[in-house]
Amino acid sequence: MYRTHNCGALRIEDVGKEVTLSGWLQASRDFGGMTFIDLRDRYGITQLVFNAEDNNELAERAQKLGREFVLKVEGRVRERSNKNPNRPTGDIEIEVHTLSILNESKVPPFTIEDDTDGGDDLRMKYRYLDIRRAPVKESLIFRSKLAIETRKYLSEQNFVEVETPVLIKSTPEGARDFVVPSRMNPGQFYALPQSPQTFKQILMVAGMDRYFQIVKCFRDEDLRADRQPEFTQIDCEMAFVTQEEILNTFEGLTKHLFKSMKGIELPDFPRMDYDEAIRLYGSDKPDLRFGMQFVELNDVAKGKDFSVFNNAELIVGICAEGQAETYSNKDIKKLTEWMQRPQIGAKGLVYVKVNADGTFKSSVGKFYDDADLKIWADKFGAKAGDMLLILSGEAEKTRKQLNELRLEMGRRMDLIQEGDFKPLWVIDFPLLEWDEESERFHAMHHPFTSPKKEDVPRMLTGDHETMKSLRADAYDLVINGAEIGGGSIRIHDRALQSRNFDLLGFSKEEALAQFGFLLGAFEYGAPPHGGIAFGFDRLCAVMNGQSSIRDYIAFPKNNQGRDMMIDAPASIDQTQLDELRIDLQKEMSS
RNA sequence: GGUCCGGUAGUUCAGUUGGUUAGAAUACCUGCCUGUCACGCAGGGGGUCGCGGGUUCGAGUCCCGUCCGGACCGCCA
Repeated sequence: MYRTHNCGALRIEDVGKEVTLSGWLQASRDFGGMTFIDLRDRYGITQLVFNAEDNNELAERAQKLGREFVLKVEGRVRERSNKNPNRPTGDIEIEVHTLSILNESKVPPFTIEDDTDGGDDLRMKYRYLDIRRAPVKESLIFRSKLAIETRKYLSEQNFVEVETPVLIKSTPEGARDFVVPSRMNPGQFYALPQSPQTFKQILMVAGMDRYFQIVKCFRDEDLRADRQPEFTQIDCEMAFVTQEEILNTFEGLTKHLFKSMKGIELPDFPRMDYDEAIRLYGSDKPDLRFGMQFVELNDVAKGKDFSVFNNAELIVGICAEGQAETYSNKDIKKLTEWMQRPQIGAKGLVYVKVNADGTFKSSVGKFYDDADLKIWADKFGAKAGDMLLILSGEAEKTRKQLNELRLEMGRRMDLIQEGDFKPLWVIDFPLLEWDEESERFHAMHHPFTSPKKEDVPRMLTGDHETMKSLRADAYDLVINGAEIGGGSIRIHDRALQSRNFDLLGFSKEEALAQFGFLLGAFEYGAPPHGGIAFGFDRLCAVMNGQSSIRDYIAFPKNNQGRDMMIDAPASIDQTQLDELRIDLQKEMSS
């Protein structure tokens, strides 16, 4: 037997027991005649003691053990003379009488501690050592429990988990597909699903009524700290529901997860329509952990000699409370340069400081007197000591830039409290989005999203501005500025779906070739339906206040889409290529 | 496709204006040490300064190219 207890189990009540423990050597402290060893497993750390006075041969063997050796010890639990209050097992130690080395270990390339000295790429290459560290281990355990709670809640709500295929068909809409060549069908390719979208809709037609799946999805796009090429969704769909019922159901799920995992009772989620989110925060995923809403100044800032503002489509700013004193001219210059970096691309930044005596100091003081600036300040509700930061230009771009500035100021001013969660439903998304590159509209959510009922008649008019103004029954769940979930009411009417494909520039033939199976299904009694998908990895990270999802994924890929541990992707044999009838381009095959 | 930052000991990093034998911490090895838990003390080993080229009397340092890593923009229905 390898163990009677784990390394986190023993307490003062166990004193006197004969136990067997197995684990890894975390650290050893050698005092010549006496050696302490910390033995670690998944559950904790227990101190072992070897005393030369009791057993000289054993103590000498203990001195020679290295970090991460795998040990099995038998011994007696005894109370410590010096207790360690920082550890659950700190009151006891094991007086070892039998020691076996189950396996030796090379010296690990980084320290196996909460605060490791290892860099990211090393940790990924030696992920099996990284996962021995408590923070990563705990993250994976969190993920496991979150999945269990999700299944528990949705099962109780009568949802059925159905697995959908991973080898499916490529479609031009949306993200780039990962493709898999078919050996039995030479020249043809499967695609890995970006989401089980069409399958879950088919399941609704099939009468499954309430479906969910915790499922891997794949997108062949460039990566970020919160974006992996393969990621996990809680994918859900319901039939015979309104948007209201879907929002309530999944608000319920989210509340349950926060309650069961974090002990946090979230209040009812506020809702904001897309237009308002853009107008007040310049983002469709506003972080509501702090205020600093946008205030527009078009009506009060135009008409003087400042041509930049006069020519601007939009003049909009935020109020940084109490920052007038904090920011010197040099600081503002630096902030302006930060805004002018190509990533953000602002042309400039106008500031207005509200002085203690009610006067103003501003970069545009030449053009506006104190009476003008007072009007601006009042629009913001600014007090003495506050600083307004104002951008102008083309509306969409300017809002986006100000969003970046707002988030940056929120961080700098320390407005974000750890452990604060601010969920929000953003609703009434536009149906369509203009794509400059392909010079056509594409679906903002996906091509199966239902337009709002009142907008259906306008779908026929075809005019550019009308198309832009169409709204969909589409919604996102945003928590702390991160998009956690998104979904929509789907089109279940074959004719409306065809019209939507028309709008998106699909020919009848293309639509049939791509989605004929779905259109076909819609002809056999498709019920009204809708759903949502949650980014599971991102939910894990956000619930723990992390911005990177990598620690919640056991074996993540790096920025280049590589798995550093197994070194994938990799070349394949000529034999395999031949079987698949694939010729590589010259520069590739070396 | 683009922008920015980085690559120096096993690891995390410092390295000034281009100038003697490239340092620190930690890890590792050896010795001492019987109550540590970041043990302590003494000693020791350890470097293709990512790679290639260039400038120079002289390059870790400057220039060009390239590879790798990270963050971001585009992209991600």
